[in-house]
Amino acid sequence: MRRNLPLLMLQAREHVIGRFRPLLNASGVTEQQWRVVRLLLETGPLEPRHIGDACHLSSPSLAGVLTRMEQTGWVRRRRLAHDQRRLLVSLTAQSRALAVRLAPQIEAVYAEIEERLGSELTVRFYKALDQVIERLHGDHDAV
Amino acid sequence: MRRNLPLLMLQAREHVIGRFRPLLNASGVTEQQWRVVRLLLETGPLEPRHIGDACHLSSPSLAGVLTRMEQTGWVRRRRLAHDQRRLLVSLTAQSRALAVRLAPQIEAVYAEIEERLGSELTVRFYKALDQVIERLHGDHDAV
DNA sequence: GGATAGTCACTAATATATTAGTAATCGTTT
DNA sequence: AAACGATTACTAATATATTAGTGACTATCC
Repeated sequence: MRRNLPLLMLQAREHVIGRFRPLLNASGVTEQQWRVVRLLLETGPLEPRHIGDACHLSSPSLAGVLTRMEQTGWVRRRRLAHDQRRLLVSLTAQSRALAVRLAPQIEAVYAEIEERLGSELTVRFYKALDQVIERLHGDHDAV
Repeated sequence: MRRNLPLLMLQAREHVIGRFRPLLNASGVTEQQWRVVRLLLETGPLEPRHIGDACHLSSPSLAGVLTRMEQTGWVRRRRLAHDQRRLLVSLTAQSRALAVRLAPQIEAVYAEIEERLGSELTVRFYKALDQVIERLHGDHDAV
């Protein structure tokens, strides 16, 4: 029987995210919430479906994530004037402050990971991931 | 800002698992349940904590997974005679039949994935995953 | 200009994930 | 033998994931 590739990828990912988790927990953000904050930091306000695409959050998951983030004060939601179906999600001063505070710690974890992997493996791993995504990105699912 | 490595790994994994999901759904097993079935097929009956380690399922998650699998008839649980704390989980005739039925379809998906990736990238990707796991596997988390 | 197909964010229901905590049991020490 | 610490599987509470389906709204077609 073959090796279990999805499991192998899950394990590898857990080793990586496991090093970030303590930082995020300490600030009261979940992994998914941080993905959203980080995205909006780079792009500015976005609509939910774009956030979902970029952060790989399904529409139902995102609905809950955004509701909780709004309650906590990380984001604001407002309707678009010209299309009442749509929303625009933007960061708050509070979440920007969070990002500023977390940035150096996140950076330190990346540095530690890369040090452990070594630059050769680091480059090779990113490249392999990109290629896997690219080559599996046909006809099947539209992720 | 750096590329989001955990997100990148999540996306890559989704492209892979996305090709298996339809098969599993059609048989009424979830991804996690299939991980358990597949493990027990190879090893024979195991105790929950060993299943959790191998399948990367936390104890609370596994408790629910096993309960549902027992209700559906995929597994059996029985207490160990010499240690009443412990359990032994084993497959049923039903889940073995499921595995026999799914095996060729799973194999076909692996073949398709490898064809898309090409043998060079396939080998390189598995190797990189193994190395990442190995090199991040210190002092931090005990996965 | 009204029927219609499509889009968008959402709810509902169930399965897992995560964190914290617990009852039962076991092994060992005293 | 009673006390102690460690282990095992579990429950509780909350956050997401997955699948299906829905109401509000738009754009387009006729």
